[in-house]
Amino acid sequence: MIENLNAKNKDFFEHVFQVVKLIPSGRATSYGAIANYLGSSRGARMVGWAMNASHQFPGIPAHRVVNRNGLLSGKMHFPSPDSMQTALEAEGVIILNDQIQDFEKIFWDPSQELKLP
DNA sequence: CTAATGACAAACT
DNA sequence: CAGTTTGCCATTA
Repeated sequence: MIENLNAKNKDFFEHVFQVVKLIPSGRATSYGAIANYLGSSRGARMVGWAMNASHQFPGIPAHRVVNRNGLLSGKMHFPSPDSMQTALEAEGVIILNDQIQDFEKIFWDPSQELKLP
């Protein structure tokens, strides 16, 4: 249980959730991209950890977050392993062999789309 | 307090 | 070019 969420940790979580929630339908982003947007280029694992915690937060489309290869690395962590792929396909994302096709096409970079004015 | 793990990524061999 | 290893940051044992 994430009960010891200190303000410092929560901040990271909220940033991740904010970005993930802003991902448009039919698009996907990578852990590294989010981490980079948060300033932690090597914090991709923390993003993944945040995703693991996102299960207790509603409105977190974690199925739109995949690894840099477009592979549904976290599908196994969903309620149903196929839930992630199904959700993405429902949004028009083509998935083959648990991997997003044309990932660079649907890739949604927060640092590029949410770039500061 | 030290060691090991992880929904990753980049560097090295 | 492909496979292996290290690094990052935080959590858990």
